[in-house]
Amino acid sequence: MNQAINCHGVKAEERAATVRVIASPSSWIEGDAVRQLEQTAALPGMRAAIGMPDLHPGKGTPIGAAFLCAGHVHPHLIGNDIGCGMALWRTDLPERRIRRKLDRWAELVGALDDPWGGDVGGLLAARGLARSDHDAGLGTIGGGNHFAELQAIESVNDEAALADLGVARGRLLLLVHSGSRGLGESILRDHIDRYAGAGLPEDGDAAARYLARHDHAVAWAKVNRELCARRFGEAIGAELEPVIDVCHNCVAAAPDGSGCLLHRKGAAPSTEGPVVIPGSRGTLSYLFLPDPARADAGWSLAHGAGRKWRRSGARDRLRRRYRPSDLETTALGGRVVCGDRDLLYEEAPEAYKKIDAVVGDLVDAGLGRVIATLRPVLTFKTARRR
DNA sequence: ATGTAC
Repeated sequence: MNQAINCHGVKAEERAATVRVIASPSSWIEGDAVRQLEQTAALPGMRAAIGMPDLHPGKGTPIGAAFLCAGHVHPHLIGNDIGCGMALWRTDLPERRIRRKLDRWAELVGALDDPWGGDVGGLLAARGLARSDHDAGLGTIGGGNHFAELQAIESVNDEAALADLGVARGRLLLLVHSGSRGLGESILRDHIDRYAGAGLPEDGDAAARYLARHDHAVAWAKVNRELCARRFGEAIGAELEPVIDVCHNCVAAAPDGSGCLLHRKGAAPSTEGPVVIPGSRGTLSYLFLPDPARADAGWSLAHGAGRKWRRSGARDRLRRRYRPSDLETTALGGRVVCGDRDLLYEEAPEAYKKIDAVVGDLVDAGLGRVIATLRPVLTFKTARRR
């Protein structure tokens, strides 16, 4: 048992499932989120429900958690955005070009609002994927907390680990946060229509059908992030090379061969090498090297800063404090392209917890170390005025 | 989160 792990008052006795929140006592975790974690721990087959330091309330199930489950698949734990994750690309753009090019880049990236004009079927076939009814969304970022962001390396803690990734100081990086768009949504909706959102016995046909569709959506989401990055690069005239792609909303066999299913809902994997843990558009993001052997943490990490305020609360508070134009530049000098006013407020830096505290909790729990920090340069959400 | 529900 790791001493750094604190359970925030969760009573673990007389419960089959372990409930744990990985956060220091000084890190604030919303009570509703912990209650949701406890409720999910009572689901059929549940062995462990582990909250990450970015844990916050979701629609019934909390976001920022890993769930180990024996004999059951729980589609509603994964949610509608099956396969959502983070992709990091390196670009050939020198950091010194920011000053001269930022205005132009901010205009050009609006092209990503339009559907991709390329050969969707051909791209999916080349990636070994079948067609679906939702392929028109391929190459679009979507809404909510999704974004594509140019970043500069701010500080480096581990030069060797950075070099292993092929990443060099002085060149900009591109981080894409997106998922399976309408495809994952349709898979969850179908599950809810048929089974009222209930867990599925793992050996049954329903689970097999869900898992097959889930795996398709996970692969589709990865291709989507790739296409979003390539379109972004094309729009601003950058060459791109892939660095990292990880999924934080998905279910797979637990890596210890126990036969348990590891559900991740807003939890990054610790078993696939370095990950990016993004802050908000107004704070640094962290390139993080996980310890891969932490079963007690559900082989998982925080997937971001985590919301501090609900969307409606963020709108209400921040509309009184800021004009929209105030939010189109950030404290770190970054530019924000978000024509959707509500979204501009909902995703403001103040709506998120402090990323340095979240990453600090991961480090204190011994879950890994920081390779480098990344500074936002240009955050694209949508250029469409709403 | 959603080519978004009412």
